[in-house]
Amino acid sequence: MPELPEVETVVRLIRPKLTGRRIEGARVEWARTLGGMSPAVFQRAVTGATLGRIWRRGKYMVADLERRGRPAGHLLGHLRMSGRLHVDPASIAPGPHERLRLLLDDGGVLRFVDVRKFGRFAFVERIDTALAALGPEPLGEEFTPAWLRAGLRSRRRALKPLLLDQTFVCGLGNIYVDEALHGARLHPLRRSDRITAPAAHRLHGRIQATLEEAIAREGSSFDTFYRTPEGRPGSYQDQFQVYGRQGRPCLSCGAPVRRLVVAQRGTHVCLRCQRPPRSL
DNA sequence: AGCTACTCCTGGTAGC
DNA sequence: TGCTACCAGGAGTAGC
Repeated sequence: MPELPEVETVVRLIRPKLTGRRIEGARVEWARTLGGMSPAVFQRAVTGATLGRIWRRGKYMVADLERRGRPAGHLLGHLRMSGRLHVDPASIAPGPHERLRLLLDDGGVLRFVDVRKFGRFAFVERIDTALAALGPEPLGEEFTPAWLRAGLRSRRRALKPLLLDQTFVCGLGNIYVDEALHGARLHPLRRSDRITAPAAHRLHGRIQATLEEAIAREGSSFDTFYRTPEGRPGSYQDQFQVYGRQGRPCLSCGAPVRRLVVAQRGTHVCLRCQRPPRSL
């Protein structure tokens, strides 16, 4: 599932192909991709606009639009489960799961391909409003060990659902939460306000290191969904310590990795490295 | 405040 | 082989 490292990879790779391009037209194959806006309104909003800065916030991709050099709204994309973005020549025929495409002035086409149709690719007037609820970037300046410790203490939630909550900290999903918690030797059901200062510090370090290494490896591809815009799989799946490794030995201690369900999500832990809370 | 359940979707797979 | 039933899961929402 695309999380921060996968989205960052996509943004970095499509940025040079999109920046400065003019949108000549839009074709919407699955209207719900637009998140409620009618295809006609969307087409009017984007056609003729020029793509400015291409950036990421959490798991969202943003393209600033301009008309005559002035701000003209934003494209806001989210890959959710199975979304893919790539830019290729218009001569290539659309594949079976193409939900939306933008025709560019250099003969290229930006394609949004999404098997499960959960992804979104919308036009928004105001990006600050659209992203207002998101917590800090886990690789940003605000996300310090002290911030994380204070944030954990101010809530009384199990660690995993809290870290998945995009209003707490944005960009983490099921894979990287499991990996970071294992790296920090913290059980996903530990209560956030009972985490010691050293453990919070450890968790902060593991969140950042996991995300940075995953970005360096262009994300994780363990099923048919995530690929880079060039069609390459990422390689961070080769570094997984627990995710998807249920029944196999923990790479730190050799105890079998277990699969639980926490917050309705498949959750992977080593119960020797990650001691369950006493309340369980 | 924070939990669970439900919705949106489809391809893959388990079970028969 | 071919059928059905079920599952994964990010985010939004409703209800408790």
